[in-house]
Amino acid sequence: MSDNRPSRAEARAHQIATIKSTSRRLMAERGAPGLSLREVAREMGLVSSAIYRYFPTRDDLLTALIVDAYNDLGVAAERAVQRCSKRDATGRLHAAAASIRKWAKRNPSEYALIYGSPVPGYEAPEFTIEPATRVTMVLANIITDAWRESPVEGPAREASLGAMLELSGMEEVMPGVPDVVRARGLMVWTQIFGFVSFELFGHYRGSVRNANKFFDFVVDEIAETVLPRSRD
Amino acid sequence: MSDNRPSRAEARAHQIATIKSTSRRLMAERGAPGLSLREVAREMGLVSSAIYRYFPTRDDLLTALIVDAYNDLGVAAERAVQRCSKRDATGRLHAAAASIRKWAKRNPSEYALIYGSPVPGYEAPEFTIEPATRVTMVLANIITDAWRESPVEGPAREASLGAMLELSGMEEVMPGVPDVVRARGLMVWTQIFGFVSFELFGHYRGSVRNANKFFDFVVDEIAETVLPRSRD
DNA sequence: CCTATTGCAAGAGCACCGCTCTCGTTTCTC
DNA sequence: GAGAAACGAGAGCGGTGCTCTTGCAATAGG
Repeated sequence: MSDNRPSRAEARAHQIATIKSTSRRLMAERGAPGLSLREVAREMGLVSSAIYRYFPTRDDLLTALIVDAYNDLGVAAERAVQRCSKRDATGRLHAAAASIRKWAKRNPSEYALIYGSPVPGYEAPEFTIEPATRVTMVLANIITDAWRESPVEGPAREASLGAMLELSGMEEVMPGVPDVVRARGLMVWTQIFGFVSFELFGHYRGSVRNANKFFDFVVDEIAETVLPRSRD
Repeated sequence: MSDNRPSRAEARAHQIATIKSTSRRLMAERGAPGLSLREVAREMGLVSSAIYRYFPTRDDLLTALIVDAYNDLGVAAERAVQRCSKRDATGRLHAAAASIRKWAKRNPSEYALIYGSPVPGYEAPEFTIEPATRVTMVLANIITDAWRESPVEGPAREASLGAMLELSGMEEVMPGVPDVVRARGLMVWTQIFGFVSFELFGHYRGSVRNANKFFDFVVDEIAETVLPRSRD
């Protein structure tokens, strides 16, 4: 009964988790480029070479943190939207946008890690793509659902602009949504993350005094461009 | 007449210029976080400690590169706009946006330096603010000029939304422009740089096939939100 | 013109970094 | 129980930012 010593596999999982959480903490202080494997080891009471048993290189550790960050942001957005009535598309968009912004402000170093300047020479592995699309899917689904609900006339149903834009992969992602709206959906996505990046990276300093109100305004404006007009 | 030996001041200016250009070259290869003073010195045939005669710290060198980058981007945008007829506001906006995007693609590492993740702990000195506002001013002036030219009815001249948004410093910057348009001006600014960042940092991979056409579409869309409707 | 001051490059050195390798020890697997 | 695999410790390599000292060259003042 006294065999509560963790097995090798358990110990390994625990070490990996500790390394990642310690890295997140240190990254919050000195930023991603300042993250040091030696410091992580020191913090854990380990010798530096021991870390390499779990992450063969610094980039591998960063990749793991990137995947975690994408997933973390993804679930935050998913949960925020799920708390909203499926009929209130504008409300869902506001909830999603607000959750993204909130997550970014709560985890600035991780946001910078995934949406800031990529490290030159660092090529994101294949398996980081799927977690990365998670937030994007949340936004895309809000728009798609809104158009499925009321497939009436929407804003500007001009010709086949989408084909001209040569968007790819969007056909399956946003079925039943006009091409223009699909393109505007990309703009919504860009606007939200552009806003968050500008706010977090300090580019609004001097021009935006109340970021909360401005953010609400922005989401209102972009919502009108991608959601079908409510019948009045 | 044989005194073409450079004076001390000349030599110093030349060394500073060489250090900066060498740094830019190396930064293009390994990125800003990978920029190494020792490597710069090595490349110049200098011993590493000599660099500190010109830049007392690595951050000071980075600051100099940041200021140069802001100014470089600023003049690029200014020149692009000047080549356009002042009456064609949409054309001017397209020119400005295109020049920003072009500069970013030509100088990706410098773009990442000023619009990517800021280094935690690094506080941008006061004198970097003015060069930073240069591009922004170009965009703001396009909108302001357009409204000065035809101060007729524009899009959505609702109440004093601007006061609610608590934008600051915008009163002097965009005189005669409705508050809503001022706020949308910030959105235009955000959208352009959000687009360029997303494109440069690889977030559009998988969803945008022809970025050129999509960019034109985006600029068309945002132009409509901030420029007074042309009389028809 | 000669001297005192200043600017400069060189070199050694400090503490840090990512990463590799070896060496005992512990744990798992057959 | 024996062999294999995983693990932590430690030394070591070449790199980093940065400091300090030393000797020389260019400038400035008398």
